[in-house]
Amino acid sequence: MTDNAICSTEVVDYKKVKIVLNALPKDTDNRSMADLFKALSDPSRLRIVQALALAELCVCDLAAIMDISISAISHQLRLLRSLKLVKFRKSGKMVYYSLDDDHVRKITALTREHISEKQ
Amino acid sequence: MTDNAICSTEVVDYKKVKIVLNALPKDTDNRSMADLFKALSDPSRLRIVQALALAELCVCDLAAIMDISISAISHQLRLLRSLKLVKFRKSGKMVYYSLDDDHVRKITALTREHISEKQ
DNA sequence: ATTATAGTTGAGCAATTGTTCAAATGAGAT
DNA sequence: ATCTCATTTGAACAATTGCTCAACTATAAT
Repeated sequence: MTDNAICSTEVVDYKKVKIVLNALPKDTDNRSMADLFKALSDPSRLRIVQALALAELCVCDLAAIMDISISAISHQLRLLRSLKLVKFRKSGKMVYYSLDDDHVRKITALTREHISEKQ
Repeated sequence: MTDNAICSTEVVDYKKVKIVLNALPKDTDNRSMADLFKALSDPSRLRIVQALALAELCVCDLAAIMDISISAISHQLRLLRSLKLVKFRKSGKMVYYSLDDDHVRKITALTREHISEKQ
């Protein structure tokens, strides 16, 4: 079934390639998906997201949970905000952040499951 | 509820922080999760993964689907192999790759859904 | 044995990333 | 108005990334 693929940098199994190309997400969607994954691909950012999935927290609460500077946390929150993954609410000097995307909650939960199953 | 957080770089809402810290994945798991997301965070790699989720493909089939060099694809496959996300089978000169992780199939599907819902 | 082809690998490079530091903003307290 | 504190921002830097190129391996065909 696969062995009719003939490859010489010019000729390929066009039939199969065409089917796959058709089913694949468009380039812009692929990029959006990659952006979501990129947001979760940094340990600090992922930790922030998972913490905010559990509770509404201010920046200094987060600082107590993470071990990076408050400035670094703020930079990461800015990125997460730009992707609409977190929302915030101001109260005096404090800014309280929380998760703004239920899909992300599901995706991280599924991934956590996956990790624990793969020992 | 949240307003009992008192922040002065020393004092925080320890009770809530402790609860969150307890529910959060351990550092090694967090890292593994981030690694998985990182694998999916590059557009080329994500496209490869999604293509292999649809069909078993040789490197040159993939080259026809992607628009990067065969060498670049091979480098990416190597990384995906090291994370055990793809498997391969050799047949003569050809190497056929396919997805080796059903969780990843689910995770990408869920993410694709998410993207299409957020317009 | 020689040649051709599919794929892998390592070096090198530009681009991107995550952090810290220092300075700025903005709100409450004095 | 001044001071303090929570947070944000921009600059700068080291580290990491994804790519191309050239050289290499391995299998098949002649």
